[in-house]
Amino acid sequence: MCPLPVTPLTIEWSLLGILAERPMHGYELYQQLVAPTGLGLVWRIKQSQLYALLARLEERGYLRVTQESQASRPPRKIHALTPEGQRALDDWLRAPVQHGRDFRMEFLAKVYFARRQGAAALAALCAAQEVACSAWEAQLQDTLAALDPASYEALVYRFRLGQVQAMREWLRSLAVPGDEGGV
Amino acid sequence: MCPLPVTPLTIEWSLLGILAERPMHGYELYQQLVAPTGLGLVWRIKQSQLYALLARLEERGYLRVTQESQASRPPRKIHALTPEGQRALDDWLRAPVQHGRDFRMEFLAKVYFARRQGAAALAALCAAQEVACSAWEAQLQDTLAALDPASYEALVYRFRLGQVQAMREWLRSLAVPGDEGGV
DNA sequence: GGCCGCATGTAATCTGTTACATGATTCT
DNA sequence: AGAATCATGTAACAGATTACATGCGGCC
Repeated sequence: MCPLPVTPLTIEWSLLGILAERPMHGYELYQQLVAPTGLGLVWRIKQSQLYALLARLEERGYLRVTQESQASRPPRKIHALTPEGQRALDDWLRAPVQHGRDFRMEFLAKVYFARRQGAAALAALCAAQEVACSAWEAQLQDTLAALDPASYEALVYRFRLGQVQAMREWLRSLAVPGDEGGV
Repeated sequence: MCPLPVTPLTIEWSLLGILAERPMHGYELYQQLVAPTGLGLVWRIKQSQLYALLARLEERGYLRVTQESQASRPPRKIHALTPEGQRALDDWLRAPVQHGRDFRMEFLAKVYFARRQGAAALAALCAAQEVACSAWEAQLQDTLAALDPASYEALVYRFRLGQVQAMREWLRSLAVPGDEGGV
Protein backbone atom coordinates (compact mmCIF):
# COMPACT_ATOMS: atom_id res chain seq x y z
CA MET A 1 0.00 0.00 0.00
CA CYS A 2 3.05 2.28 0.08
CA PRO A 3 6.60 2.37 -1.30
CA LEU A 4 7.65 0.49 1.88
CA PRO A 5 11.42 0.95 2.25
CA VAL A 6 11.78 -2.78 2.90
CA THR A 7 14.04 -3.13 5.94
CA PRO A 8 13.79 -1.73 9.41
CA LEU A 9 17.30 -2.12 10.65
CA THR A 10 17.99 -0.54 13.97
CA ILE A 11 16.28 0.05 17.21
CA GLU A 12 12.90 -0.31 15.52
CA TRP A 13 12.98 -4.03 16.21
CA SER A 14 13.07 -3.31 19.89
CA LEU A 15 9.97 -1.19 19.61
CA LEU A 16 8.16 -4.06 17.93
CA GLY A 17 9.48 -6.41 20.58
CA ILE A 18 8.17 -4.34 23.44
CA LEU A 19 4.81 -3.82 21.79
CA ALA A 20 4.51 -7.55 21.27
CA GLU A 21 3.97 -8.04 24.99
CA ARG A 22 1.18 -5.52 25.10
CA PRO A 23 0.03 -2.42 23.20
CA MET A 24 1.34 0.80 24.61
CA HIS A 25 1.38 4.52 24.02
CA GLY A 26 4.59 6.30 23.06
CA TYR A 27 5.42 7.77 26.40
CA GLU A 28 5.14 4.46 28.22
CA LEU A 29 7.20 2.75 25.54
CA TYR A 30 9.87 5.34 26.08
CA GLN A 31 9.97 4.63 29.79
CA GLN A 32 10.49 0.95 29.11
CA LEU A 33 13.21 1.68 26.65
CA VAL A 34 15.31 3.91 28.83
CA ALA A 35 15.03 1.74 31.93
CA PRO A 36 18.67 1.10 32.90
CA THR A 37 17.74 -2.40 33.96
CA GLY A 38 16.85 -3.77 30.57
CA LEU A 39 17.12 -2.78 26.94
CA GLY A 40 18.21 0.73 27.87
CA LEU A 41 21.55 -0.89 28.59
CA VAL A 42 22.20 -1.71 24.96
CA TRP A 43 20.07 0.57 22.82
CA ARG A 44 19.35 4.24 23.41
CA ILE A 45 16.88 6.55 21.78
CA LYS A 46 15.75 10.15 22.08
CA GLN A 47 12.12 10.76 22.89
CA SER A 48 11.62 12.85 19.79
CA GLN A 49 13.01 10.12 17.59
CA LEU A 50 10.71 7.56 19.13
CA TYR A 51 7.63 9.30 17.78
CA ALA A 52 9.20 9.48 14.34
CA LEU A 53 9.99 5.77 14.38
CA LEU A 54 6.50 4.86 15.53
CA ALA A 55 5.06 6.85 12.65
CA ARG A 56 7.34 5.04 10.23
CA LEU A 57 6.42 1.63 11.60
CA GLU A 58 2.78 2.49 11.21
CA GLU A 59 3.27 3.54 7.57
CA ARG A 60 5.03 0.28 6.96
CA GLY A 61 2.03 -1.57 8.27
CA TYR A 62 3.69 -3.09 11.32
CA LEU A 63 1.67 -1.09 13.83
CA ARG A 64 -1.94 -0.04 14.18
CA VAL A 65 -2.71 3.08 16.16
CA THR A 66 -5.83 3.91 18.13
CA GLN A 67 -6.53 7.01 20.14
CA GLU A 68 -7.60 6.94 23.74
CA SER A 69 -8.97 10.17 25.13
CA GLN A 70 -8.31 11.21 28.67
CA ALA A 71 -9.86 13.84 30.85
CA SER A 72 -7.59 16.88 31.05
CA ARG A 73 -4.58 15.21 29.45
CA PRO A 74 -3.50 14.99 25.85
CA PRO A 75 -5.02 11.89 24.26
CA ARG A 76 -2.85 8.80 24.14
CA LYS A 77 -2.05 6.94 20.97
CA ILE A 78 -2.03 3.26 21.63
CA HIS A 79 0.27 1.33 19.31
CA ALA A 80 -0.41 -2.33 18.69
CA LEU A 81 1.39 -4.87 16.53
CA THR A 82 -0.34 -5.96 13.36
CA PRO A 83 0.00 -9.57 12.15
CA GLU A 84 2.66 -8.41 9.66
CA GLY A 85 4.51 -6.70 12.46
CA GLN A 86 4.33 -9.85 14.54
CA ARG A 87 5.65 -11.95 11.71
CA ALA A 88 8.49 -9.55 10.96
CA LEU A 89 9.41 -9.58 14.62
CA ASP A 90 9.38 -13.36 14.81
CA ASP A 91 11.61 -13.63 11.76
CA TRP A 92 14.03 -11.13 13.21
CA LEU A 93 14.10 -12.87 16.55
CA ARG A 94 14.98 -16.23 15.10
CA ALA A 95 17.71 -15.00 12.76
CA PRO A 96 21.31 -14.74 13.93
CA VAL A 97 23.21 -11.55 13.12
CA GLN A 98 25.50 -11.79 10.13
CA HIS A 99 28.35 -9.53 11.23
CA GLY A 100 30.43 -9.21 14.35
CA ARG A 101 29.68 -5.52 14.51
CA ASP A 102 26.00 -6.28 15.06
CA PHE A 103 26.60 -8.36 18.13
CA ARG A 104 26.92 -5.81 20.88
CA MET A 105 23.60 -4.14 20.23
CA GLU A 106 21.42 -6.10 17.88
CA PHE A 107 22.17 -9.57 19.10
CA LEU A 108 21.95 -8.57 22.75
CA ALA A 109 18.53 -7.12 22.02
CA LYS A 110 17.46 -10.38 20.42
CA VAL A 111 18.60 -12.18 23.52
CA TYR A 112 16.54 -9.80 25.64
CA PHE A 113 13.35 -10.78 23.85
CA ALA A 114 14.21 -14.44 23.39
CA ARG A 115 14.63 -14.81 27.15
CA ARG A 116 11.12 -13.49 27.69
CA GLN A 117 9.78 -16.10 25.31
CA GLY A 118 11.40 -18.84 27.34
CA ALA A 119 14.45 -21.04 27.53
CA ALA A 120 13.69 -22.86 24.28
CA ALA A 121 13.57 -19.68 22.19
CA LEU A 122 16.80 -18.50 23.76
CA ALA A 123 18.53 -21.81 23.14
CA ALA A 124 17.42 -21.84 19.50
CA LEU A 125 18.69 -18.31 18.94
CA CYS A 126 22.01 -19.10 20.55
CA ALA A 127 22.42 -22.26 18.52
CA ALA A 128 21.76 -20.38 15.29
CA GLN A 129 24.18 -17.66 16.27
CA GLU A 130 26.81 -20.19 17.23
CA VAL A 131 26.66 -21.63 13.73
CA ALA A 132 27.18 -18.18 12.25
CA CYS A 133 30.02 -17.41 14.64
CA SER A 134 31.89 -20.59 13.98
CA ALA A 135 31.67 -19.87 10.25
CA TRP A 136 33.16 -16.43 10.88
CA GLU A 137 35.91 -17.95 12.92
CA ALA A 138 36.79 -20.49 10.27
CA GLN A 139 36.82 -17.78 7.63
CA LEU A 140 39.09 -15.60 9.74
CA GLN A 141 41.45 -18.49 10.42
CA ASP A 142 41.71 -19.25 6.73
CA THR A 143 42.39 -15.67 5.73
CA LEU A 144 44.90 -15.31 8.50
CA ALA A 145 46.80 -18.43 7.49
CA ALA A 146 47.45 -16.94 4.07
CA LEU A 147 48.89 -13.69 5.40
CA ASP A 148 52.33 -12.55 6.44
CA PRO A 149 52.02 -12.72 10.24
CA ALA A 150 53.90 -9.44 10.61
CA SER A 151 51.53 -7.51 8.34
CA TYR A 152 48.87 -5.06 9.40
CA GLU A 153 46.17 -7.22 7.88
CA ALA A 154 47.21 -10.16 10.02
CA LEU A 155 47.03 -8.02 13.11
CA VAL A 156 43.54 -6.88 12.22
CA TYR A 157 42.37 -10.43 11.63
CA ARG A 158 43.91 -11.62 14.87
CA PHE A 159 41.92 -8.94 16.66
CA ARG A 160 38.69 -10.01 15.04
CA LEU A 161 39.44 -13.62 15.76
CA GLY A 162 39.87 -12.87 19.44
CA GLN A 163 36.57 -11.01 19.52
CA VAL A 164 34.71 -13.82 17.79
CA GLN A 165 36.20 -16.42 20.07
CA ALA A 166 35.08 -14.41 23.08
CA MET A 167 31.59 -14.23 21.58
CA ARG A 168 31.45 -17.97 21.18
CA GLU A 169 32.62 -18.55 24.72
CA TRP A 170 29.93 -16.22 25.96
CA LEU A 171 27.32 -17.97 23.83
CA ARG A 172 28.28 -21.27 25.40
CA SER A 173 28.04 -19.74 28.88
CA LEU A 174 24.46 -18.70 28.07
CA ALA A 175 23.45 -22.24 27.33
CA VAL A 176 24.98 -23.80 30.40
CA PRO A 177 23.54 -22.69 33.75
CA GLY A 178 20.12 -23.43 35.25
CA ASP A 179 19.17 -20.13 33.75
CA GLU A 180 15.55 -20.37 32.78
CA GLY A 181 13.77 -18.61 35.62
CA GLY A 182 14.86 -15.00 36.20
CA VAL A 183 13.11 -12.23 34.25
CA MET B 1 38.32 32.28 11.18
CA CYS B 2 35.07 30.30 11.06
CA PRO B 3 32.53 28.75 13.43
CA LEU B 4 34.70 25.57 13.46
CA PRO B 5 32.53 22.69 14.68
CA VAL B 6 35.25 21.59 17.09
CA THR B 7 35.67 17.83 16.70
CA PRO B 8 36.40 15.64 13.73
CA LEU B 9 35.31 12.25 14.91
CA THR B 10 35.30 9.57 12.32
CA ILE B 11 37.28 8.56 9.34
CA GLU B 12 38.58 12.08 8.96
CA TRP B 13 41.51 11.17 11.18
CA SER B 14 42.59 8.60 8.66
CA LEU B 15 42.61 11.22 5.95
CA LEU B 16 44.89 13.38 8.05
CA GLY B 17 47.05 10.36 8.79
CA ILE B 18 47.56 9.49 5.16
CA LEU B 19 48.25 13.08 4.20
CA ALA B 20 50.86 13.29 6.94
CA GLU B 21 53.14 11.02 4.93
CA ARG B 22 52.89 13.17 1.86
CA PRO B 23 50.45 15.64 0.27
CA MET B 24 48.05 14.05 -2.16
CA HIS B 25 45.11 14.79 -4.37
CA GLY B 26 41.69 13.39 -3.61
CA TYR B 27 41.66 10.60 -6.11
CA GLU B 28 44.99 9.18 -4.99
CA LEU B 29 43.92 9.43 -1.36
CA TYR B 30 40.88 7.42 -2.24
CA GLN B 31 42.99 4.68 -3.80
CA GLN B 32 45.04 4.43 -0.61
CA LEU B 33 41.95 4.29 1.50
CA VAL B 34 40.20 1.50 -0.33
CA ALA B 35 43.30 -0.68 -0.70
CA PRO B 36 42.24 -4.00 0.83
CA THR B 37 45.73 -4.43 2.22
CA GLY B 38 45.67 -1.57 4.66
CA LEU B 39 43.20 0.86 6.15
CA GLY B 40 40.52 -0.21 3.69
CA LEU B 41 40.21 -3.23 5.92
CA VAL B 42 38.82 -1.24 8.82
CA TRP B 43 37.37 1.98 7.48
CA ARG B 44 35.40 2.44 4.29
CA ILE B 45 34.34 5.58 2.53
CA LYS B 46 32.50 6.54 -0.63
CA GLN B 47 34.34 8.62 -3.14
CA SER B 48 31.75 11.35 -3.07
CA GLN B 49 31.98 11.61 0.68
CA LEU B 50 35.73 11.91 0.54
CA TYR B 51 35.52 15.20 -1.32
CA ALA B 52 33.03 16.51 1.21
CA LEU B 53 35.29 15.56 4.11
CA LEU B 54 38.33 17.14 2.50
CA ALA B 55 36.40 20.37 2.07
CA ARG B 56 35.40 20.27 5.73
CA LEU B 57 38.93 19.63 6.90
CA GLU B 58 40.11 22.57 4.85
CA GLU B 59 37.49 24.85 6.37
CA ARG B 60 38.58 23.71 9.76
CA GLY B 61 42.14 24.74 8.96
CA TYR B 62 43.66 21.28 9.07
CA LEU B 63 44.46 21.15 5.37
CA ARG B 64 45.81 23.56 2.80
CA VAL B 65 44.87 23.03 -0.81
CA THR B 66 46.84 23.97 -3.93
CA GLN B 67 45.86 23.39 -7.51
CA GLU B 68 48.09 21.62 -9.98
CA SER B 69 47.15 21.97 -13.61
CA GLN B 70 47.60 19.13 -16.03
CA ALA B 71 47.50 18.98 -19.78
CA SER B 72 44.19 17.54 -20.94
CA ARG B 73 43.08 16.32 -17.53
CA PRO B 74 41.05 18.03 -14.85
CA PRO B 75 43.39 19.92 -12.53
CA ARG B 76 44.35 18.17 -9.33
CA LYS B 77 43.85 19.61 -5.90
CA ILE B 78 46.78 18.76 -3.71
CA HIS B 79 45.90 18.55 -0.02
CA ALA B 80 48.63 19.10 2.54
CA LEU B 81 48.50 19.06 6.34
CA THR B 82 48.81 22.40 8.09
CA PRO B 83 50.66 22.64 11.41
CA GLU B 84 47.28 22.63 13.21
CA GLY B 85 46.32 19.52 11.29
CA GLN B 86 49.58 17.86 12.22
CA ARG B 87 49.11 18.71 15.87
CA ALA B 88 45.53 17.45 15.92
CA LEU B 89 46.67 14.23 14.30
CA ASP B 90 49.48 13.75 16.81
CA ASP B 91 47.10 14.27 19.70
CA TRP B 92 44.65 11.78 18.25
CA LEU B 93 47.37 9.22 17.61
CA ARG B 94 48.63 9.29 21.17
CA ALA B 95 45.23 9.10 22.85
CA PRO B 96 43.61 5.76 23.64
CA VAL B 97 39.95 5.30 22.73
CA GLN B 98 37.52 5.73 25.59
CA HIS B 99 34.85 3.17 24.69
CA GLY B 100 34.92 -0.43 23.65
CA ARG B 101 32.77 0.34 20.65
CA ASP B 102 35.55 2.51 19.23
CA PHE B 103 38.08 -0.29 19.24
CA ARG B 104 37.33 -2.16 16.06
CA MET B 105 37.65 0.80 13.76
CA GLU B 106 39.16 3.79 15.47
CA PHE B 107 41.78 2.04 17.53
CA LEU B 108 42.82 -0.23 14.68
CA ALA B 109 43.30 2.87 12.55
CA LYS B 110 45.50 4.40 15.24
CA VAL B 111 47.57 1.25 15.25
CA TYR B 112 47.93 1.48 11.49
CA PHE B 113 49.54 4.89 11.74
CA ALA B 114 51.48 4.23 14.91
CA ARG B 115 53.19 1.27 13.24
CA ARG B 116 54.40 3.51 10.45
CA GLN B 117 55.92 5.85 12.98
CA GLY B 118 57.89 3.01 14.49
CA ALA B 119 57.88 0.51 17.29
CA ALA B 120 58.16 3.13 20.02
CA ALA B 121 55.02 4.98 18.95
CA LEU B 122 53.13 1.72 18.70
CA ALA B 123 54.28 0.59 22.12
CA ALA B 124 53.26 3.91 23.68
CA LEU B 125 49.82 3.76 22.12
CA CYS B 126 49.28 0.20 23.26
CA ALA B 127 50.41 1.00 26.78
CA ALA B 128 47.98 3.91 26.98
CA GLN B 129 45.16 1.78 25.65
CA GLU B 130 45.96 -1.02 28.04
CA VAL B 131 45.51 1.40 30.94
CA ALA B 132 42.11 2.40 29.60
CA CYS B 133 41.08 -1.19 28.99
CA SER B 134 42.05 -2.38 32.41
CA ALA B 135 39.98 0.43 33.89
CA TRP B 136 36.99 -0.71 31.83
CA GLU B 137 37.51 -4.23 32.96
CA ALA B 138 37.65 -3.27 36.63
CA GLN B 139 34.51 -1.18 36.21
CA LEU B 140 32.68 -4.04 34.55
CA GLN B 141 33.77 -6.49 37.23
CA ASP B 142 32.49 -4.16 39.94
CA THR B 143 29.14 -3.61 38.31
CA LEU B 144 28.77 -7.28 37.64
CA ALA B 145 29.51 -8.24 41.23
CA ALA B 146 26.56 -6.17 42.40
CA LEU B 147 24.06 -7.81 40.04
CA ASP B 148 21.88 -10.87 40.20
CA PRO B 149 23.88 -13.31 38.05
CA ALA B 150 20.69 -14.56 36.40
CA SER B 151 19.57 -11.10 35.28
CA TYR B 152 19.74 -9.70 31.78
CA GLU B 153 22.04 -6.95 32.94
CA ALA B 154 24.54 -9.46 34.23
CA LEU B 155 24.50 -11.27 30.93
CA VAL B 156 25.19 -8.04 29.08
CA TYR B 157 28.06 -7.17 31.38
CA ARG B 158 29.55 -10.63 31.07
CA PHE B 159 29.52 -10.19 27.31
CA ARG B 160 31.30 -6.87 27.51
CA LEU B 161 33.78 -8.27 29.96
CA GLY B 162 34.67 -11.07 27.56
CA GLN B 163 35.18 -8.59 24.75
CA VAL B 164 37.40 -6.36 26.84
CA GLN B 165 39.46 -9.27 28.04
CA ALA B 166 40.00 -10.36 24.44
CA MET B 167 41.09 -6.82 23.60
CA ARG B 168 43.64 -6.85 26.38
CA GLU B 169 45.02 -10.18 25.32
CA TRP B 170 45.38 -8.90 21.78
CA LEU B 171 47.08 -5.74 23.02
CA ARG B 172 49.61 -7.86 24.86
CA SER B 173 50.23 -9.94 21.75
CA LEU B 174 51.05 -6.75 19.86
CA ALA B 175 53.79 -5.85 22.29
CA VAL B 176 55.48 -9.24 22.31
CA PRO B 177 56.96 -10.41 18.99
CA GLY B 178 60.00 -9.09 17.07
CA ASP B 179 57.48 -7.04 15.23
CA GLU B 180 59.15 -3.77 14.38
CA GLY B 181 60.10 -4.16 10.72
CA GLY B 182 57.39 -5.05 8.23
CA VAL B 183 55.24 -2.21 6.96
C1' DG C 1 32.84 1.63 -30.91
C1' DG C 2 32.60 1.00 -26.12
C1' DC C 3 34.45 0.66 -21.67
C1' DC C 4 37.82 1.62 -18.14
C1' DG C 5 40.79 4.92 -15.71
C1' DC C 6 41.53 9.57 -14.33
C1' DA C 7 39.71 13.44 -11.40
C1' DT C 8 36.51 16.25 -9.94
C1' DG C 9 32.30 17.16 -7.77
C1' DT C 10 26.69 18.44 -7.14
C1' DA C 11 21.89 17.19 -5.88
C1' DA C 12 18.51 14.60 -3.69
C1' DT C 13 17.38 11.85 -0.11
C1' DC C 14 17.37 9.71 4.33
C1' DT C 15 18.39 9.46 9.20
C1' DG C 16 19.52 11.16 13.48
C1' DT C 17 20.37 15.07 16.89
C1' DT C 18 19.21 19.28 19.28
C1' DA C 19 16.24 22.46 20.54
C1' DC C 20 11.90 24.12 21.18
C1' DA C 21 6.51 24.11 21.83
C1' DT C 22 2.22 23.05 24.33
C1' DG C 23 -0.61 22.69 28.31
C1' DA C 24 -2.67 20.62 32.23
C1' DT C 25 -1.69 18.43 36.92
C1' DT C 26 0.61 17.24 40.94
C1' DC C 27 4.43 17.67 44.06
C1' DT C 28 7.51 20.65 47.19
C1' DA D 1 5.67 30.03 43.31
C1' DG D 2 8.29 26.90 40.77
C1' DA D 3 9.52 22.23 39.28
C1' DA D 4 8.52 17.83 37.70
C1' DT D 5 5.46 14.52 35.34
C1' DC D 6 2.41 13.33 31.64
C1' DA D 7 2.04 13.13 26.49
C1' DT D 8 2.44 14.70 22.33
C1' DG D 9 5.12 16.40 18.69
C1' DT D 10 7.57 20.21 15.05
C1' DA D 11 11.62 22.70 13.10
C1' DA D 12 16.19 23.29 12.06
C1' DC D 13 20.43 21.35 11.35
C1' DA D 14 24.18 17.87 10.59
C1' DG D 15 25.82 13.71 8.38
C1' DA D 16 25.94 9.85 5.42
C1' DT D 17 24.30 7.39 1.22
C1' DT D 18 22.93 7.15 -3.47
C1' DA D 19 22.71 8.69 -7.76
C1' DC D 20 24.07 11.44 -11.27
C1' DA D 21 27.26 14.75 -14.10
C1' DT D 22 31.41 15.88 -16.79
C1' DG D 23 35.02 15.13 -20.09
C1' DC D 24 39.28 13.41 -21.98
C1' DG D 25 42.58 9.61 -23.29
C1' DG D 26 43.95 4.98 -23.97
C1' DC D 27 43.06 0.08 -24.54
C1' DC D 28 40.73 -4.01 -26.64
